[in-house]
Amino acid sequence: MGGPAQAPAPDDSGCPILHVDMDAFYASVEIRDRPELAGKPVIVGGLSGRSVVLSATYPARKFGVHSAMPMSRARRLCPQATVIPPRHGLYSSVSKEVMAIFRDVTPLVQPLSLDEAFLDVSGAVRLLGSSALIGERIRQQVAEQQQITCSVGVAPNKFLAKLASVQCKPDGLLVIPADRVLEFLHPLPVSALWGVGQRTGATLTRLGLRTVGDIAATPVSALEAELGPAAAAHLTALASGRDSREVETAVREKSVGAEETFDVDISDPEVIRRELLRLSRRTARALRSSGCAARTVVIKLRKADFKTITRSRTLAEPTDVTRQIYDTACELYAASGLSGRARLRLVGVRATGLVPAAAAETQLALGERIVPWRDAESAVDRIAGRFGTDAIRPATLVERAVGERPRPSGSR
DNA sequence: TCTGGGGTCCTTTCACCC
DNA sequence: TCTGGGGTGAAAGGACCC
Repeated sequence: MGGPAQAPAPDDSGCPILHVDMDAFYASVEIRDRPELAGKPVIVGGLSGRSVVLSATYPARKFGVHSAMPMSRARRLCPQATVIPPRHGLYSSVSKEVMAIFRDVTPLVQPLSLDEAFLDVSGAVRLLGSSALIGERIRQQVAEQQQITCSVGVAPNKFLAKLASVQCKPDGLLVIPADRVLEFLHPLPVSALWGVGQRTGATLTRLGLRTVGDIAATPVSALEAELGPAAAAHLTALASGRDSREVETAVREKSVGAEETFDVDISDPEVIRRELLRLSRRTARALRSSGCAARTVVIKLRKADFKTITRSRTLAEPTDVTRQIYDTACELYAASGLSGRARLRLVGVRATGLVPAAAAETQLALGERIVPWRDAESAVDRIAGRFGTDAIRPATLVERAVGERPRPSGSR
């Protein structure tokens, strides 16, 4: 006890799971450095014509601004907002410190992104008090140590904990007692359920299902016909408050990649290939830094009309080498039928089918030619680590001097 | 209004093998 | 020899999440 005076504490005895979510994370971190902006509309997002809102303070949200909204629209809705370009490195380091606060409470922490995590505090309550007290303690420490606020949901499982944190935002804490789950859950709109976005929401509306309670009262078979067996089972479980997923501390990544939207649509294959090289480098570097190699290379091409196609190829051996990823990406691009004809607004490179790099190396034991490439790229990683990622790069990625001829196309 | 970039997961289709 | 079916893995697309 001893906390601020409030209504009788809800029963959190069957609620071992916490969901902690930073409030307007990127924007809050920026305001730490510019306190004069506190309480004002602030938007974090890129400045180029095609960027979107990454984070907006609550005063900005009052004007209808929200994340993922095109910047052009956000600025129209709220012209007085201060727009700040993102500093991802900074958010990442603040995130690490916040996660460290969580791990002081329990080792069972599952980060979902830079700004949110699930915690299983069932082992900590004996030492630190009830789940809700632990949640308040975390909120207090984050505020003191990082000067930003967060919201905490306390519930019997992950799904409900997340719903709770959404409901009490910003700067709040909400317990969903185990014996009042349905009372809380059933009046909510179907869009509150994980996995219900625009498309599924429209399907459910068509079926006359508006609230979570409506879904709970619908036979699974009826949902299956419209949504498929997996989604039907998933929604039925959530709608009755069931979620058996555990808090996992070591989630293995399944793919890594990089993509980029051009400022203006591009059809020149030379420029596209140069972009593919840049993205292949980033992808390969990410693979090496996570100690993984990939079996499959995927490229993504988004046309001017926003239609997106992907093309993929599975390699004979897993790789973490830029050269191999780039060569494969170029071959896929050439075979896509879009090379040289379509105007593209985005290209992407992704590596999937990840295996530990150590396992991949043993398969290359027979003197494969790519080994020198790996050694060379590892050396480049070390230089980039010391002097920055632009300290060393392929000649094709150095801005061309006036009069210099483009690299001949099709040559490798 | 005009849509980023990082991902995960599911479904469908097809080839291939038995 | 032809046909069918199940299982599996790859490829492609799409919905969704933060």
